[in-house]
Amino acid sequence: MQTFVRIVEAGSLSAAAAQMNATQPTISRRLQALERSLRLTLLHRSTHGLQPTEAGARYYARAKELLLSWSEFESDLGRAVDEVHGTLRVVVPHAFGQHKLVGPLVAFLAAHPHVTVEWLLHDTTPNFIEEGIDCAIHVGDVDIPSVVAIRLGEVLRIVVASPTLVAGREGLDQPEKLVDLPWVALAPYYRHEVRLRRRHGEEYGLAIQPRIVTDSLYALRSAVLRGIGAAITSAWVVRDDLTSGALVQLVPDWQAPAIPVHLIYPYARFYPAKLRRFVDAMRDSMDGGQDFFNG
Amino acid sequence: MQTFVRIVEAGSLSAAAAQMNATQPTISRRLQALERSLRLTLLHRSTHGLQPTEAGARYYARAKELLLSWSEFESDLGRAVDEVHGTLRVVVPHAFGQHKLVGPLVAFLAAHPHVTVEWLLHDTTPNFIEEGIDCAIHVGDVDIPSVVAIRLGEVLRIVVASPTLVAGREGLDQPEKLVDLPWVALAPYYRHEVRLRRRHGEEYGLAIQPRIVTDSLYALRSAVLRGIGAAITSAWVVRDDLTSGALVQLVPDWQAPAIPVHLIYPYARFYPAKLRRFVDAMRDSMDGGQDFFNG
DNA sequence: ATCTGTTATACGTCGAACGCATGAAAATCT
DNA sequence: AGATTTTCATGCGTTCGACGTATAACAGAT
Repeated sequence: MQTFVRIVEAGSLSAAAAQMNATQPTISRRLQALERSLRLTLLHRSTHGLQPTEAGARYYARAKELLLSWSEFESDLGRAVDEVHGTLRVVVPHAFGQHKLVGPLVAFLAAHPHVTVEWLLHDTTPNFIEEGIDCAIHVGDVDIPSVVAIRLGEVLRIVVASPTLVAGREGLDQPEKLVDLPWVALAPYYRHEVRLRRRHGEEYGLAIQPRIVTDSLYALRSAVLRGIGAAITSAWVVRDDLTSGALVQLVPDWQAPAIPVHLIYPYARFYPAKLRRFVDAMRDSMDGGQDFFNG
Repeated sequence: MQTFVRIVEAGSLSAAAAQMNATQPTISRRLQALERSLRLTLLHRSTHGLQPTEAGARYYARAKELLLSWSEFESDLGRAVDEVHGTLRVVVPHAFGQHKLVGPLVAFLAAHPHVTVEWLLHDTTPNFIEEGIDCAIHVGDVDIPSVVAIRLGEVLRIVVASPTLVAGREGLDQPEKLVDLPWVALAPYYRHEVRLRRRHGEEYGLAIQPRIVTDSLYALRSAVLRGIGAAITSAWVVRDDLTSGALVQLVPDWQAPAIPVHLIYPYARFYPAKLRRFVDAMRDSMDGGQDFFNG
């Protein structure tokens, strides 16, 4: 079973053999034995390259997950229940992972000296099993099934621009006037349309033609600081810029819809202690979330 | 690992050896090898009887679950995704399992000729893993964690009594008058107090001294038919009795709080096809649930 | 005290799995 | 198109691990 997983990942019997310190015939025979015991073929083998059967693909996915979680479990077994150790692989968005979440991470590491964290900055939701990811921070609504999502809080989003850009313009506390401005857009969240909401209720939609579309909050901030255009951005990113006067907030009565932040991890019947603790630590650090993400 | 599970279940190495067509020394060595590979002891062994370590107990629970789900998975593997087969172990409450749910069960069996269903009538929530249960019907609120609960519907509950019991009594459309009646109680749901709710809103609580407390809806019905007392019962149980006149409904404007019915099964990352189909079939059969459970 | 049940150890045997060597087939390169 | 390289499958001899039998050690029950 381990052998099978290695074969699939290596892409050939020979490669798998090299990785496992075994000879190619051994690998071949193991695969045959497995297929014989299941009474079906898992891999279509041709002289060049392998191709998993539909059953083979299912087997691989499940076996991979099983092996990971089982070795996890075995190494947890001997420890006391409150003794946490091991390596935790966490995927976080670039923007949060660089600043906001470093504090909670450090606190977690201080509380659990035998835990190592792999802090992987990635903006897309990972494939937990294939990449061996324990959990991820997800910004936006969670529509992935078979995933546990724990709401950590939400980020407020406001409209900002540089003072030079708005100099000489009037009425920038009314959203209708925003159309005349050049814009910088943040790719997964908005491109050609902006929706704003007043304190309680009232909504306003606005079509824009962005000068730049980026997927990085920091690139967006840099562009806005240089006066390229206005933008909607998470409030915490530009907090210092607003106090220093490097940026000004437009239509301060209005906000873009807040985006929820979730901690997500795959369903399982057993979770390693380190993951349970990490979830607890994150939830405690945020505690409410409103202050944490926007303070 | 299989060996370990058998040892724990058999209670001794020798017994496990007999069950597995092996000799006792073999079992002993396997256990030692397992403990050596984990670098910890799983079982405290004395000359008479075994006792699992704390780690041993954890190992057993997980291994048991793993073996069950894995063999399940392997036998599913070869089939086409739409080909369902195997044995499904379902726990249902006595009252539902005998009548209401037989219809959907038969429909499910007709649609899936290669599935065998073990239909276990039991009123308490099972231990899914130890008993190898796939899913269960649960009446009442679900407060069990790590369980998927699918709401199938809810059962209406009304107050009934035999005509002889209420003969000569007046005002039995007002809940205050119910105090004077003798009562029959249904053990897990009410014993000494009943709560009633009027069509929209108004609630009324009522202390009773039951003549009989039973945990069987059918025993309750029989007792009520014989005029022992009044009772709160699921509407569908006494539907025919009400039309035939064998029973009469009291305070018809009032109902006891409806009880939700859920289909529950343990969280898992993969479910056998037969379970997915059963869940679908049940949901389809109920479809809304109001008519099904009370029609 | 004996007996009956338990688990651990010693030893000889057997077989499964391994590595080496080889064969067959197909894709790529020349 | 032929040569080459890479792939997976197979046959053979060997080795090492796991098994069964037999036995020891031990504890509780009779």
